[in-house]
Amino acid sequence: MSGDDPMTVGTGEGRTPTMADIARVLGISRQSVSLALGDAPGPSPETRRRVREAAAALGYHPHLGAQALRRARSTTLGVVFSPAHAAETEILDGVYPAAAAHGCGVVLSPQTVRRSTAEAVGELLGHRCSALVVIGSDLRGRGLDDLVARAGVPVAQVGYGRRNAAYDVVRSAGETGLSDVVEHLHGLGHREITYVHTASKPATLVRRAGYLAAMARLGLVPDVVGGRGPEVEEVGAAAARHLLDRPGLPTAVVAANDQAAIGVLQTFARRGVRIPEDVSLTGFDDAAPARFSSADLTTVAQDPGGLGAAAVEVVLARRDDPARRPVEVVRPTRLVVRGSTAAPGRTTGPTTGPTTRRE
Amino acid sequence: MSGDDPMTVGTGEGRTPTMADIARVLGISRQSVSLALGDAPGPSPETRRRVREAAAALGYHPHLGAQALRRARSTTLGVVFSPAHAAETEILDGVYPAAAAHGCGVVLSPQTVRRSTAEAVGELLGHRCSALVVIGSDLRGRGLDDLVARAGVPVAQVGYGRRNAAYDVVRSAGETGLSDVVEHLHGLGHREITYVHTASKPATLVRRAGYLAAMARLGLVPDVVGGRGPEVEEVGAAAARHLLDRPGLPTAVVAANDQAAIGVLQTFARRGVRIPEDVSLTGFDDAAPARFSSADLTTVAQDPGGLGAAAVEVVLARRDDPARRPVEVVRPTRLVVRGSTAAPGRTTGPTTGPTTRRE
DNA sequence: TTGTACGCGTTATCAA
DNA sequence: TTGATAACGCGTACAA
Repeated sequence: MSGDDPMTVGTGEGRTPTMADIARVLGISRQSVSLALGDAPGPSPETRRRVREAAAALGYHPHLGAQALRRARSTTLGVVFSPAHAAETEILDGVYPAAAAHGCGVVLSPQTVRRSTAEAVGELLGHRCSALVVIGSDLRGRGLDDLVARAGVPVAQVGYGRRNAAYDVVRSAGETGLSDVVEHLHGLGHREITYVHTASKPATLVRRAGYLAAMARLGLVPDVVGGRGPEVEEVGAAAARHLLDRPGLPTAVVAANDQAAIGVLQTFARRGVRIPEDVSLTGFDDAAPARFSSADLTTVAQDPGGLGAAAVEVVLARRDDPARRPVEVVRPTRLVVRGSTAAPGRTTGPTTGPTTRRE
Repeated sequence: MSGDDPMTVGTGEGRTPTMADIARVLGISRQSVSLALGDAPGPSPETRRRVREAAAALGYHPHLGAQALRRARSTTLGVVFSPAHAAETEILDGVYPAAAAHGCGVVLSPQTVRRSTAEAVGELLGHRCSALVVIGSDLRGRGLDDLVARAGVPVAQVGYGRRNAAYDVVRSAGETGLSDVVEHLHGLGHREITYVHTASKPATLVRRAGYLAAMARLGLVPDVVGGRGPEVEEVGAAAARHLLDRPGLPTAVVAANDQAAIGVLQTFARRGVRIPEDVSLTGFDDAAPARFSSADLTTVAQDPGGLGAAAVEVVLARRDDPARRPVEVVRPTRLVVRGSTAAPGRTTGPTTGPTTRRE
């Protein structure tokens, strides 16, 4: 009489099918359907097959909310990310397979200029995520500590973080990456190597430290220019203009990331400074801007997917064993030599150089 | 005796607090808490205040899964997006406020090289989203039609789509944007205007049509170069090399997007072609690469946030009134004149020009 | 103004 | 191998 009319069970128009619908169609119980779809012991292989087929035919999708509600421990992993930063979104590609390998679903929560990290984390808590991965948050120091404390679930931060914090840290070995760059340039014969710093992200602090350490080790005089700004490329462009206004140019410029290097490259190109004939130039990230041939940038490649996967591993390990202490995972980088670096030419001293071509 | 010991209700360590916890702390019923937090009529202002305070103190977050399960109609909006495309992620900034204005939560589902649109949509269906916004899918034509039919909920596609399709289409007026560019160049005195096409996204088809229409209207001979490739910048760089290898250069190059324009810019710079003295150059998008001053690119600005917000509006309108037919929303663009366009110089004909400086 | 009762779709614990 | 039953957290009639 009511909605149980067996004539209408076929497709259940207008309503998303449930396990009960599958069970009705096959003439078995809801519970068998649950066991069959969940790969739990019980149903016969034949039943399992028929259940799968019926689920596909009806367009069944498990109700994630109901699963989260019923399961003893949530199998959802929350991820906070910044859509604005291209390098970070590549990390997502590593998160999904790693989480799936642990039987975990993933819920994304974006953090933008208009949406704080706290807001993003709050939403993930609403989804009852059992662990959180924060990719390149704008928060630092105590701000993130407080957030982690309030979250009540294990947190891993990708990109940068303090050692021995309340959360896992997974990052690239920016210090050795920068050392590799400096040593590569030193091997080519460069002695005047300037570092373009961008304070855009905390990860660049590690890179600057690597530059300073390598310069000291080689007995060279460090020279750091740059600063902070909303547009990373613009920071690089401003640093390049500063270099052009100074007497003489260094023989090599090492940028904190590819975007800043692109800013340097374009400013130099407009002022007639040739790369690499007049100045060698390097970046860091090996993101899209550096990969296409017209930039042809020598840079340091990270493994974004590997960072994402590693973050999933460590944070789920702590979820499964709360006694574990947060760890720091440092992933190696790889120097990618392209056409923007070469042995220094004749124009090295603080003399004329091809500096002023037009304002 | 069991877990109801009133001495331990304070914070409920280790477990996420529920409405029942708040009710116990305040000595009221669980339902009053629900009414108070849901802004439903009933509880006194004083009760409402105490409930809010207790919720904040306990770190309460509503169980989104339970809400989705209980509510008659889901108040969740699903969004498919491509993390790899920077222009698309800016659209997200418009989606969240618009959805919130309708009392809707948002769930994100990324589509990448390793994660198909169908997979992404399936996950959103699992969250019981009552409407879907697809931002720049790789699917075209029947593929998307099938997906929409299977989804069973209204879908809006942002960026490009067929008219009178089974889904809403929200896109920028690329045809008029490109016409504006051509007319701007024509007004400066340009007559030889080449278009660099990139087949990267369907949206560029509309832009090419705008270029061809404007050229025909002005009585100019169209010239289209470019093609497809995985890296959009590289397509622009290859097109620029092609132009340099041909006898003579056009006086202006119009690129389908900023990334291709950057590729053209860098290739030209390396070969000694000055922008805008030798060739004027334009882009399309006004994304990050074009905004920083060293590129200084004349381009066409879209309103990504506006696109996202409009998509939310039209798709929720269809959710609320299923009798509505899908619509096409075309949002205006805005020409942004910067330093990469100027009146053509002396070197126009198919003569020498500053083409070959080094291979 | 507050409390009672019920069910959303699922998983888990039983007993048959 | 399968079927009954309970419960997860919340929203919503309806009664007090």
